[in-house]
Amino acid sequence: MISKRDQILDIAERGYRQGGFAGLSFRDIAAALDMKSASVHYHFPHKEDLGKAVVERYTDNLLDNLGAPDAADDSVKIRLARLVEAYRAAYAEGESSCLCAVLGSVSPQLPPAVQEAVNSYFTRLVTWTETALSGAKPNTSLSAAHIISALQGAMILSVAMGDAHYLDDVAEDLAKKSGA
Amino acid sequence: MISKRDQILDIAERGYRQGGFAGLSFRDIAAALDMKSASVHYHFPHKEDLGKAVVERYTDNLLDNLGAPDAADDSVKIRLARLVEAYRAAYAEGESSCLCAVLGSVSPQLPPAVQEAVNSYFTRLVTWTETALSGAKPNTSLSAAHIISALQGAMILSVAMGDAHYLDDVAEDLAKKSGA
DNA sequence: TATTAATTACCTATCGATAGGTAGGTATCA
DNA sequence: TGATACCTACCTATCGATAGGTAATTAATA
Repeated sequence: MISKRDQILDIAERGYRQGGFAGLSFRDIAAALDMKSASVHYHFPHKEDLGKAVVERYTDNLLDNLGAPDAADDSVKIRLARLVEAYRAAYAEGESSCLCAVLGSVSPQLPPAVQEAVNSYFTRLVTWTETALSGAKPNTSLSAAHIISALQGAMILSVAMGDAHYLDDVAEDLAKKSGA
Repeated sequence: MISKRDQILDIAERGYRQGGFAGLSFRDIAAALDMKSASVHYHFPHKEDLGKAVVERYTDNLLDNLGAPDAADDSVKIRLARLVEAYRAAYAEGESSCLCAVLGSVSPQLPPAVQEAVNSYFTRLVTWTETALSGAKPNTSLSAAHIISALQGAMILSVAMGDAHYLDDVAEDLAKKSGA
C-alpha cells in the first residue's frame, strides 16, 4: 500500500512536469486525491518543501534506475543506452518534460530549496555521465554536458511539438557515436 | 519613443522567460510600467492574447536577426555561428532561458493560441536551420533538430546552474563541426 | 491489563493576498 | 466628435497558509 505522502509526491511530480511549479496548487493535489488542501499542508507545510521533496525523489529514482556508472562489465555504449532509455521512458509516460527541464528553465524564480535541488539533479547527472564516459575513445566527440544538453533539449522539442521523434533521433545518434 | 504596447511586450517577455507563463501576472506588468492592470487589459484583453503576441514577436525578432539561411555569400559555418550567437546573446541579457524552452516544456498546459505560437517557433527555426545546413558536407553529423536541441538544452543547464559554460561548450563544438 | 498520553492523519473554516477580467468614467488628441 | 489610452472601482475565483478540532492508532505507564 502506497503512503499518502508518496501519492502526493506522485501527483505533484506529474503536475509540475506538465505545468511547471506555479502551475500546480495544493488544491489541485488535494482534489486529485479526494482530500482537503489543509491535509496536503500537513505532509508538506510549504510549497517549497513539496517542491524540494519532489525533485529529490525524482533525482534519486533516476540515479537508481541508471545503476552504477562504473560497473566493470558494462560498456560505455550500454551505460549511455540506459541513460537515453530513462529519458525516453520519462517522455513516454504522459508526453511530459523532464521535471528538471521544466523547473531548471525558470530557476531564478524558484524558492531557494527547490533551486538547490534542481542544481543538485544536474550536478549528479553530469557526474554520473562523466564517469560512465571514462574509458570512451578520446576521439569521440562525446562529453557529459553535451549529452545531457541534447537529451533535455530534445525532450522539450518533443513535448512542444507533440512528437517523440526529436528524442528518438538524439537517442539513435548517441547510440551510433558511443561505438560498439 | 517606444510604444506602451511594446513596453508591455518587453516586460512580459522577460517575465515569462524568468518565471514561466503562470509566473507573471497582469499586475506585475502594470507595476513595472507604473500603470494599472486594467490598462494592460486594454492592450491585450486576455492573457492568451498577450502570450501569443510575445511568442510571435520573439520568433520574428530571432529570424530577423538570423538573416537569410540561403544567402549565397555565406558559408554553413557563418550561418550556424549567427544562430549560436543569437542564443548566447539571449542568455547573456538576464541569464534567462529561451522563451520557447520555458513555454515549450509545459506546452500541454498552455492556452491553445500560445501553444500554436510556440509550435510555430520551433517549426520555423528548424526549417531555417535545415536550409542553412544544405550544402554542408554530408559526412558531418549535423542535423537541424540536433542543433536546436543542443542549444535549448545547454541554455537550460546554464540557467539552472547559473553558469554560461554549458552554452559556450555547445557553441564551440558546433563551430568545430561546421568546418572552415 | 486498564488507563493515560502522544502521535498520526485528516477535517472545517477562514485568513489576507492575488489571479484574470470587466464596467464605466475621464483626459487627450486629430 | 470620435477614437485612443488610460483611469477608478469592482467582481469572482483561487492562491498559499493557518487555527482549531476530531477520530483512530500507538506507546508508555500504573
